Amino acid sequence: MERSLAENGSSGTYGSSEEEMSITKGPWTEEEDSVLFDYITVHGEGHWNSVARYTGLKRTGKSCRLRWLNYLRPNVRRGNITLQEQLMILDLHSRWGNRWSKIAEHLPGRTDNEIKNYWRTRVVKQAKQLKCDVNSKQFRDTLRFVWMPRMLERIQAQASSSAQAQTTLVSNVQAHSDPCGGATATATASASDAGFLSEASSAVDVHAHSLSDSGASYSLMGGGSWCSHGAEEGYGRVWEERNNGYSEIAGSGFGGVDMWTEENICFLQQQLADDF
DNA sequence: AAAAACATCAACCGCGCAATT
DNA sequence: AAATTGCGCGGTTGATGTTTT
Repeated sequence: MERSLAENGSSGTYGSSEEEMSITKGPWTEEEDSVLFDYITVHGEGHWNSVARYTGLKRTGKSCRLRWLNYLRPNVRRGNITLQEQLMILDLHSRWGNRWSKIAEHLPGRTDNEIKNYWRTRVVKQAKQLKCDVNSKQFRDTLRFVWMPRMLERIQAQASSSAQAQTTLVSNVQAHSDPCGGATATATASASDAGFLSEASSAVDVHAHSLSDSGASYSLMGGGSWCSHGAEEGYGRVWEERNNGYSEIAGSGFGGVDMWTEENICFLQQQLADDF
């Protein structure tokens, strides 16, 4: 509580003098959302620093931009990160590191902020719990050769149970045994880099066009269903409705599967122990 | 039932690069 | 050529909700 409030920090761009130098911070209200939404509907994106001037909003350009990108923008998706998405985040992060916006480009509707949050609240947290450095080779290898294949299994299981059982396609990246049992085949590098995700694609409908670092574009299953409606004439309220829709859909099947269960973590732990 | 500890996520900040003046 | 402004990124914080004690 020590800092914050007032504070201009950034340059005094707006206003010559102090006509209204009070800048609103914190959560956005529905009214503000509505004003911003209308402004962008008319003027388009960009020119963020003009928003306050035109609309009377007492927000910085930065704040407006962020609100638009992370919340108001049509088709933005929040919450219930699917297994496929989780897998993708892990995969892309393994090659690009903390390049959140770049990673986000490959996850339709997801924002860099959300991906970053996911990484910090799940992956980093997990590493900590295992007393690992997230960036250590040990941890990263384990993610890649143990965790991700395991995720893939889940995805495949999901896919075959939800659709009808088709393709058995148990890929060769299958390091399995009972949770926490011993005996785990260390699943060494049967998947070299681009290997196993593209393999997944056939089974799971994750279309990755050869995941070479250039441009991998995936289309996630289920993705189509949510992005279709809304968009045009919506104010904040419409938004909430839409979101509830998401949660419901996601909750009933595809999304929100939590990989970070005790069982799985236990398994991870085992692997780490082995490797060391 | 209340408090404390923890988890999540929206929003802020500073920095650096690019475009404009 | 230098200064100013705009923008986007990545790291971090804090309010709120949830779980544990």
